[in-house]
Amino acid sequence: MRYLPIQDDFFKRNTLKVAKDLLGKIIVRKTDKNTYISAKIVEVEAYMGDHDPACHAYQKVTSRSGTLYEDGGTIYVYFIYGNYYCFNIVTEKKGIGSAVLIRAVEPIEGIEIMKEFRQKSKTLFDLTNGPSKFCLAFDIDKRFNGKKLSEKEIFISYPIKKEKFEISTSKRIGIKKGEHFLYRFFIKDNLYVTKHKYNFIY
DNA sequence: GACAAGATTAGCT
DNA sequence: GCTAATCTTGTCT
Repeated sequence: MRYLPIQDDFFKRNTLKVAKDLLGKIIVRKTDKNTYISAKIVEVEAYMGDHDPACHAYQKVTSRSGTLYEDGGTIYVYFIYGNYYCFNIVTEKKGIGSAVLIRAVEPIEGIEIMKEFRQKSKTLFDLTNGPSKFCLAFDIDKRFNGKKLSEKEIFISYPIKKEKFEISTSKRIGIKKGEHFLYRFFIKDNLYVTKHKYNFIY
């Protein structure tokens, strides 16, 4: 498969724009065996730096949130609930602390490899429909925290064939602070987004 | 050092 | 729809 990697400048922009623009793009993972896993991004959430109560960078730099203050195009991976990882792409310029969380993707390439990593999945639809399910399927863990997309171990590509779709908006999922902000974006009617009551808020 | 919270998931009712 | 599992991180002492 052919890829058209996105340059760093794409990520050094307004976080909400980057979040919406990431929908429909392809996320690619190079495996140890030099094969590729890829998927279309169908659901994201924006975390707005030190003004957003839900963001890990809220009002402080800690050992964990340090990565969030790096330049746009940096990878931020953190561990949660004793079991799971979440994958974010840092946005804006250095020192802002914003990022976009990848919540769900639609598998394209390397589906058998993803199934190996995601033992618990039963169908193609629950393979990558959740932030930590995606990390499992793509074999993403803390090793990637602080790395750059430009290193090309994991990177974002423009789709070869551009499709049209509508973007839906809702509250973010699973947070208590800053919950009223409509910072979750997903491709309307896509079958690979997380199933949730918030899908009916527009 | 101790302690509580957490950007989730799977499994059960 | 509800909840246990599980441990890192941040905060306070």
